[in-house]
Amino acid sequence: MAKILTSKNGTKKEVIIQKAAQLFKSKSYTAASMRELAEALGVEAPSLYNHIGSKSELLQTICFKVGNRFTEQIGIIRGGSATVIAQIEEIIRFHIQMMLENFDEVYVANHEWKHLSEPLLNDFLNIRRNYEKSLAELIETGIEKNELKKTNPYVAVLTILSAVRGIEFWHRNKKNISPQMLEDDMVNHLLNGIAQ
Amino acid sequence: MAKILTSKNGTKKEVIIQKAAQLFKSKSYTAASMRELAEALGVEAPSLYNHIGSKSELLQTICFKVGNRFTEQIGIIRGGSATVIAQIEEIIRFHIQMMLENFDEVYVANHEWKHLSEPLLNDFLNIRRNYEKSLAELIETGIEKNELKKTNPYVAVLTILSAVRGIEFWHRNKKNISPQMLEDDMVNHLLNGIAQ
DNA sequence: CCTACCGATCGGTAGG
DNA sequence: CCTACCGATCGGTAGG
Repeated sequence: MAKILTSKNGTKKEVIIQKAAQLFKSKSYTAASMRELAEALGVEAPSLYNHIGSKSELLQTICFKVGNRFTEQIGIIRGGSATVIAQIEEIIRFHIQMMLENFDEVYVANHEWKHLSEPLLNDFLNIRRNYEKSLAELIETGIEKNELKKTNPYVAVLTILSAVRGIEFWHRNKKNISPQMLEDDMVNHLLNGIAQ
Repeated sequence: MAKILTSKNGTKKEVIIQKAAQLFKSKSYTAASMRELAEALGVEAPSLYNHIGSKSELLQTICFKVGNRFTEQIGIIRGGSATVIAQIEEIIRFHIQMMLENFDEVYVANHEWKHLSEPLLNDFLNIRRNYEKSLAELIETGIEKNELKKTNPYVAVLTILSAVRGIEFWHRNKKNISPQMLEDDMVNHLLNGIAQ
């Protein structure tokens, strides 16, 4: 009877994935049921399986889409000729923008990846490890070039990635902070600190 | 038949809570079953209910124990007479130590609180909001006293709390980073930045 | 796209 | 502390 709306939202499968990301984010992957997802889309649960293979396939699609997008972007940035500091700033800004523009999917990739099943779980962790390694190399280069203070690259990676990930706690319009100000303040904090 | 071991681990209830934190951390609250918890403790599932009221009670106990501990500590630190910078440093170090010493419970409080049911969910969020507010006030004081750069206090709180929370991704012995070095590097990064 | 339905698993209780 | 068991809900399939 009811049909999944697709107007300017891509294929039906894409619409399902988008709604799934929203649901997995607000209820967590395990607690979200396929019946709830179906209801949110206006159909009965079994109808979903005409478009998707399984619940876990939805999670996989979301996690790898996000992981691959970040990997692609750090390659583009590091392939450029900007200074190390400028590249780090670009990376931080990209993280913040991704978090603001693809909130549901980034949130799910950050929080629900542990419910991936092998061998995909291992693949996902490898994507993440390689990303962190690439960022650590960039920081090492910055230290060698004397653009950055001498510090442990892995702790710096941890600090930066954790900070930008925290944007998920930021609520729009709260305290009158614009996205631009959030970006500028956080970049400045991570690069220059807050001590006077 | 089997009995829950309590030797130097506190009461049986405390042993159950500790194992629950471990299980909720590795499998998530929803995916972890009471049967698994019972098995990890060497008893049958119904036996658990002689010591605890329900699964959700376990989550509540963990979340509020952690939340109250942090609230207590920031009160102690802010009640002292150290400079603002020294107090912020103390707070950062306390977060890192809590994450290292009470990993399972801190992790669960950070990740699984959303499965609390009302009105406890609201109580927990209030505890967290008040904590963030207290830290923001401290930062505002630091700016007024010219100890800190002029920056948005809420963004600074977000950056600091997110960074320390990220310690959960840090694996012991990895890359030969000692806890002391981790603490020092992260405090230095957040206070002074990494740019040369 | 639906109705009807399956086997598995869940949190928790009764009763001893 | 156990065995036995309950009603509810889950992901997914059959068949049209």
